[in-house]
Amino acid sequence: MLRKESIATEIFKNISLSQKEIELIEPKFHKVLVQKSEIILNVGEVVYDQYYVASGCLRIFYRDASGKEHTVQFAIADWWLSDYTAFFTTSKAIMTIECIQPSVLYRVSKKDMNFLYKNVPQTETFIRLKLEKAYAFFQKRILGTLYKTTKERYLDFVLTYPDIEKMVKNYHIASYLGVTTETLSRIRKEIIEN
Amino acid sequence: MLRKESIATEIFKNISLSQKEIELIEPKFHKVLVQKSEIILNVGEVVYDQYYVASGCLRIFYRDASGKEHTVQFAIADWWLSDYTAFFTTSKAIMTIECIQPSVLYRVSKKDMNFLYKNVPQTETFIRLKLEKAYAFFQKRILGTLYKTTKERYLDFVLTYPDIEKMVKNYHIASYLGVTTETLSRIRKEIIEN
DNA sequence: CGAAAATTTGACATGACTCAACTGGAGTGG
DNA sequence: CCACTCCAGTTGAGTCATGTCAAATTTTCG
Repeated sequence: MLRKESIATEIFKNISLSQKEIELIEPKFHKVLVQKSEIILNVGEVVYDQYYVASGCLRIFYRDASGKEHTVQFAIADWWLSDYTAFFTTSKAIMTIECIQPSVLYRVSKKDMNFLYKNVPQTETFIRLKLEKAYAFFQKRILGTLYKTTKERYLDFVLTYPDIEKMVKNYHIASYLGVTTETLSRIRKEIIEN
Repeated sequence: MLRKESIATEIFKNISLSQKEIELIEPKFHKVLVQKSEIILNVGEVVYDQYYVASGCLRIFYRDASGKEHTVQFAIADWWLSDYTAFFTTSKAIMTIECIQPSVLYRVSKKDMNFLYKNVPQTETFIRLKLEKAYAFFQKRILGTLYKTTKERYLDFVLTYPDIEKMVKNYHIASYLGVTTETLSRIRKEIIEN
């Protein structure tokens, strides 16, 4: 068996796994193919699973009382995705996950993650490090909303995530930055003119 | 030795630890007493440590190019605190940690945390769960900035953290919400009048 | 090509910011 | 015990960034 073909080593990059450990991991991850505009999680559904994104692009958004959508996060290759607030507590989703580009995902349940944490301890360390990165990422984003102008935050986004920018609509970016499409349009115009 | 007096069992609440494990944990945590307005982390210092707050109140803030302070987080009893972006990568702090009320902290280094993760695996699970909570917390906060009015976010803050609200100045809250003290003052007036 | 979706533009409203002045309370020293 | 100072908080006036609503334009895609 070629190691290259193992989804376990693709997902848990840079950690060393024995053949036996790989065989524990493999059956827990289920390949899922999703098409553009497909919804893989609806508000109100109990969240048992999270997804590893092998390729494509998705977003998770919240729909407020007035019907406006607010994109909380995008996910591209090698990112993990779920309504984590609900996933961590196995409760009902308050957000929707929508597929933006044809994607290949690997679904894994919380139950199986806990099995892996217990039986392949490196996976828990791996996920802890992922969570640490997410922490730093979120803090940076919050800090950005506190002191940066919308123009700066837009440029940050475009420079930091050029791959995402190519795959999503401007109104997705606007809803991620927390501004209207009109405002984003004017900011883009301003940038082009200068 | 009374278990009640063990800082290990206070910090790692609800996880079962053998006497031997407690003895591994204890010496890694160093008690620190800090006074009001004392700075325990300055911008530019390499961040080797994080702190467990036993009592008191602190805040971590970022000072932008124009000199304005932006409070990223408060910390009260049973919270953990550091410039995590720098702590996770053992790099230089970009934020300042200031003591707001006389506090009792327990300092622990990243090196010692890694020792504990390895030798007392329950601690890694404990921290992973803390990180999951932090993830959910940050996501909720980001979502709030996307669709809630300042008034709503202020009320959320006061209702969610009454203990913090009692201990901090209004200008701290304003800098946490990302508005000026004047705006917060007007919002408070509006709330009182209605 | 033609319809639907996405983006841009214009006019006006609104919420928050800036700057400046003022109020009220806590602490200090004569 | 009062006068003084300092600090936090409030209030007012003017400005600016962003929102809203409506319409025009451009792009996408069957």
